[in-house]
This record gives sequence, structure tokens and C-alpha cells, in this order.
Amino acid sequence: MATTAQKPKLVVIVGPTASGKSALSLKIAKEFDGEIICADSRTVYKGIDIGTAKPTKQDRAKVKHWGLDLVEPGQRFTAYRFKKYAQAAISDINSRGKLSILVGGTGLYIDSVIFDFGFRDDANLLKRQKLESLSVLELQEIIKKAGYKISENSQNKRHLIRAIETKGRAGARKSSLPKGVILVGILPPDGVIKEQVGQRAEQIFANGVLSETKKLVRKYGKEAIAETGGIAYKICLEILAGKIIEAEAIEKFKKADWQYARRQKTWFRRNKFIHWFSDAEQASNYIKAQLNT
RNA sequence: GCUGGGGUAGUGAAGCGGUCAAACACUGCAGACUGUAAAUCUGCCGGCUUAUGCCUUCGGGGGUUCGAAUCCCUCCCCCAGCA
Repeated sequence: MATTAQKPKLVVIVGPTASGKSALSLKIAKEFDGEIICADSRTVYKGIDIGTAKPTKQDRAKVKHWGLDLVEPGQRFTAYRFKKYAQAAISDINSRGKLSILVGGTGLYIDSVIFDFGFRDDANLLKRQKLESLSVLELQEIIKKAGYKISENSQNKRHLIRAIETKGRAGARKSSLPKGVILVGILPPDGVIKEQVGQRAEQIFANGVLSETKKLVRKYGKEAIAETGGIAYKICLEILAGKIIEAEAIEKFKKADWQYARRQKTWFRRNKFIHWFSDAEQASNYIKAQLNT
């Protein structure tokens, strides 16, 4: 059967939010003795559970999950750190003869791992603070004078600041997928995603994000939750501020989550190595076929 | 039934005689994005295979005017107050 050389080292499952990635990864993990690495920039935060649809205690008891609850809300967590973490996790998992399954909707995190991004200089937070006080125009001026090239994101303050921090250098990346990586994407039709986003929004509120938000605010403060909580929490904060009622919040969340799904689609769309499937079932069949060869 | 307010793009909302296809916001669509990425930013968004171009618009109809979304009459519909 499979020789060790050909044995896939990593299964990667991507797709927009609420497309069924988690369920699929769980299924594959159970069937092939795997462990899951969540590539999600929000579930790395402790306590940010309900609003991010973080894998449940039950699921985590059945299959080992990596990448969850790594830091406290409000703390800095970066793509660089995720990449390091994920790579270590993968070699740990593989060294024990298990299958690594990288799953998530944070495209940057996924790409940083599979294309082995060569990240550039870290930010000097003090300098960054100063840069943040400048206007877009002033930042562009600095870049021009230094001779760095201004990208298409020339109106984007964050990108301009980053360009200055990295002295305009581009980051290295692999131009193709490493051997042994199975990369699949789940991309249901828009109508289906919207439907699932809607259902999940109802579910998340029924599960009590609002009271979770209250608890988190008490523990970490409003700022921390607003900054690192994610879409659902920002909206819950609006309820707590008395700006909207819960029914409005749910609708708002559905809309915002769909917009997020669209951004994810845009990111993943340009990755030509992804094998796309319109539902988890088909993706599952493909992965199984690959793993069984 | 009377009085007052209102009917403008998918929605909200400016405009209140000429420079109005119509500010602005939201939605929607497309895109960018290597150390904040569930973030941040860009373009388009009445129609015309897309343009410093043409066409059609401002509840319906009629009128005043060189010229109306803007003034007048009338009809229809909303909302508030009074009956």
C-alpha cells in the first residue's frame, strides 16, 4: 500500500465561514487517526467561545485540537506566531505517526504554513504607535522618500505602516504546494452559505453569546473584547451599550458574517492549488480517496 | 371626514426653479492584502458590452415657466394629530 515517502503529511481544509470545515475535519480525524490544528485568528483567544463557534469540549475530548485558547483576549497574537506554532504542531503530530489536519478560515494563517512564508521584521510597537498617529498622506510621503514602492493598498494605513516597518521588502514564499499536502476547499453556492450563516447566527445567540460577552467584558474589559473578540462580540457590545436590541443584533451579525465569508472567498479564490468542492461530502470523498492510495 | 407632515436609486436620506443620474450612509457586487487578517483598504453600484457619450428618472395625471424633483391644481398612497 502506501509507502512512507508518499504518505500525506498534511490535510488542509479551507473555505468560508459556516461551510462545514470543522465537522469535516473531525470526521477525517476520527477515521484516519488525526489531530486538528485550527487556523483561526479568533479561536486562539481564551473564553471567546460561543461567538466563534469554537470546537466544543466534547469534540476536543474525542480529537486533539491545536491552536485553541493560546492567549488571553486583548493580547497580541500574530500570523508569524501562528505559523511557528502550527509547524511545531505538525512535526509533533507527524512524529507520532498521526495525521495532521490544518483547518481554518484565516487565509493568511493557512498560507503562511503551506507556502512557508518568510515573514519580515516584527513591528516595533512604540514606533508603530507614532506611525499610527500620522495620516495616510504623511505615511505615503515617508514611503516615497525612502524609495519603497507603494502597493495597490496605498490608502490602507495599516499596509503603509507595515511597508515602512519592513522597509518595503516583500516576503518570501514557496511558489507551489509542498509534497504530501492535500489541500481542499469547501465552497457551497452563495445561497447555501448565506443560509448556513443565518442558521448559525441564530444558534450562536441562542447559545448565549450575549451573556458570554458580559462575562468577558467583566474579566478583560470592553476594549480587549472589541479588539480581539470578532464579529459577534462587537455586535453584542452594541447591545450592551443600548444601541440596538438583540433581534437587530442577530440580523446585523448575519450580514457581517456573510461579508466576512465573501472576503474569505476572495482570499482563497486566488490560490490555484485548492481542490474545490461544493459541499463537505464531496470534499470528504476526495480526501479519503487521497489518503487511501 | 378635517388638519399637518411625507412619497427621490435595493434601503435610509440630501436636494427645494437652471451646474441633478441625483450628495452622503448602508446594503449589494468585484478586488487588494506576509508579524492587527472575524482586521484593514480599493473600485463599481438606473440602463446602454461602459464612455470628459447617449437614454430614462424624482408616487400618477395636468398646468405655470425659456427651464420643475423643486411652484400651482388634481388624484392615489403612507405617517401624526383632531374628529
